[in-house]
Amino acid sequence: MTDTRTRILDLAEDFTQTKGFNNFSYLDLAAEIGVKNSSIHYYFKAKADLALALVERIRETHNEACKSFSHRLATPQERLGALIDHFKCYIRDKKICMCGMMAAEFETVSPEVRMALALYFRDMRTWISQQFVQMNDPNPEDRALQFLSALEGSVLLARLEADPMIVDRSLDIFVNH
Amino acid sequence: MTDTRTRILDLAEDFTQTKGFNNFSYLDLAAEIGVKNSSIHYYFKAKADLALALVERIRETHNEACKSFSHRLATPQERLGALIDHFKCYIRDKKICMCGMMAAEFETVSPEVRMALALYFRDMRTWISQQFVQMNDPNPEDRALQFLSALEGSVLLARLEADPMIVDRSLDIFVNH
DNA sequence: TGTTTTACTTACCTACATGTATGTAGCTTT
DNA sequence: AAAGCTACATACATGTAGGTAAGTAAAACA
Repeated sequence: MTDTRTRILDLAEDFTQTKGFNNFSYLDLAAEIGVKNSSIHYYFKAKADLALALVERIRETHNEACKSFSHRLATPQERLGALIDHFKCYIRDKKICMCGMMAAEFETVSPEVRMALALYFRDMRTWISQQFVQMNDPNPEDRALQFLSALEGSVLLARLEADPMIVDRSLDIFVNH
Repeated sequence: MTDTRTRILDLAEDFTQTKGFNNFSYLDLAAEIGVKNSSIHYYFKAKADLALALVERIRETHNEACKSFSHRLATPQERLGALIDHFKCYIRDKKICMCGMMAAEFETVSPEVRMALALYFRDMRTWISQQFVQMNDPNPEDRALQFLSALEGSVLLARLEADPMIVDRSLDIFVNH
């Protein structure tokens, strides 16, 4: 069995992606993990600490995933396609991007979490931008912004319609020419 | 002074756009409007009723706004530009699209609200699609989906960076050629 | 072996969210 | 003038969120 701290983070990430960070409680976490809610406080003193840990963890895992795409896949089109598929998979579990969810909840989170969220999206834009550079796009930065906006918006719409294809249809233009 | 029911809806819409529908209470509404929370219950028995009223109201006002764009503005490019500006204006008030926010909160709202949200976005896609038809786009439906995804995603990112230009940069491709 | 640390539990507290039941002042209708 | 309706207020109920203080069993360390 994985350690409790990791199980808390995994479950909190899941809850955030489905319900939003503000729509689950320490009691919800505790009940599902099988401990008391004070044990959740033991690992993350306040809920704001949990939020920060979540965003910082996903920023790291996301950066590693992107690095892995860059190693494993030959063309920038394939790499962007892998990123699209990663987000598309959220839909069948009724999830959206965790940081997209927190971006919606932006006005309710701490300054530290706001900064961590900004860094997450900047990292993402940088990596996407690099793919467009390799595709000889005349304006890779703006193209990356368009790609990321479409990605975040499409998961919202796709979950609403319970149709993962909406993600593909919203991003096809960027990978097919 | 406008009637209390309208003031409740206006304030609830504002709160939803900034904090999210689940992150304000009847007490918050009552305090700002200057009545007791039981008076909010008088107009909207349960919070789910308020959510439904909000989405149905904005669907109507949005449809009228689009109709007005179609009458006032000559080209589809100008009309889409007006829609973009409408969303861009949210950013300086630290707001996002109300239905985009509720789409993020999708898993926590009632089936009635889910349906109303779906109708809102379908109306929106239909109108946007009509503009692309007039622009002789070979695939106006997919183009509308791309536009809407980019619009919803860009307001999320723009608010996070406190930079309304992100909305423009994410949607320029659709109106400039 | 004694002490400290780790990973929790027990037991509580305060605030607030979401309501319900009942009352009431003023206006309207018959 | 009586009855009813509108638009609220008073008072209360119930649950839960988020958090704290203190205790404890087992493992690690010195």
